This record gives sequence, structure tokens and C-alpha cells, in this order.
Amino acid sequence: MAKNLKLRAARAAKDFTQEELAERVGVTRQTIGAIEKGNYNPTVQLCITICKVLGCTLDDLFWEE
Amino acid sequence: MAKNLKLRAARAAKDFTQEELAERVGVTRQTIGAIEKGNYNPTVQLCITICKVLGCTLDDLFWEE
DNA sequence: TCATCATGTTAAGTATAGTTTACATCCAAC
DNA sequence: GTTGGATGTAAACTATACTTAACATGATGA
Repeated sequence: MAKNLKLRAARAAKDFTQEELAERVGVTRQTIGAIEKGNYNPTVQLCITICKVLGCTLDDLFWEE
Repeated sequence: MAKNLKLRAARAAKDFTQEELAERVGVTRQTIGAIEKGNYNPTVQLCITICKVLGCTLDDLFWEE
């Protein structure tokens, strides 16, 4: 899996640290870090929660051509 | 989780059975059935594969307001 | 300096996604 | 009235998402 730079950019645009985003989403910092790094394959519910916190949609952050 | 009727409709629009879709996606029939029924929370990679087979995007099939 | 904050990374554990096998129901055609 | 195709469901298993705890690094500022 590739790095998720769109997620990193959206997080930066809200000026959230990995830890702040993790708290709002309800997961650990490591989980956010691993998703940004492309280390794994989150569940769609987690993706939806992240999108809502960041004011984006699934296609914005997780779609790949 | 709620039933995923959008997935069921998109599958019907392609005239695929659960089993045909499952084969093309590379999972079992039960997995497709469970997703349609809303029984669980698939990974985003699986969602993306389903979307590509059905010619849709994540927002089309998995976004919820 | 050194103290703190953000991130990288890893190991061991728990929860759950997804498989396999199997049996049951419904419906259409014949 | 029974056969075959599509779906529902369930139990036991395997793979992996996600947690917890811990230690390491670089940047930044007092």
C-alpha cells in the first residue's frame, strides 16, 4: 500500500497532530500513523469517522485510481 | 450498521449475483452477503475493489451522511 | 545544554474481518 | 411436487486491524 499523503495533508490543513486526530476519531496515535504511512488497510467505518472529523469524504481521502 | 442497499442496487444494475460479484472481487459469497446486510465493517481496500468491479466510487456505495 | 512535542517504530496482546463448510429457505421453471 | 439457482445463516477457524506500552529520533525553544 502507498502512503496516504491526502490524509496527511487534510490533517495538516486542520492543524491537528496525529494524536489530536486520533483522540477525535477514537483510535490510537499509532493507528493514524500507520494509515498515513500506508502500513495498512483500515476498516471503512474508521475511514468514515476520519473523513467526518476532517470535513472530507471517502473519495477525497481514500479513493485511488 | 444499516443494510447497504446502495451496494445491492449497484450489483443488481450489473446483473451480478452475490456469488459472481464475490468471485470478481476475490472474496466469498458470505462476505458480500454480510456487507449488504450491514453485518460488518469491511476494510477500505475491499470496498475499493468492490467499487471498481461495479464501476462506482467509495462515496457512491459506502458514504453515509 | 536540556526539556518538550511530534513522529517513527516495534513487540505482544485482543477484537474482529474474512474463510470454509454446511444446512435451510424461497422462487421460478418444468 | 421436485429440481436448481440465489440467498440467509451459523459455527469454527485463520488472518489481520487495532491497542497498549515502550523506546528512539529530530526539531524547537528556554
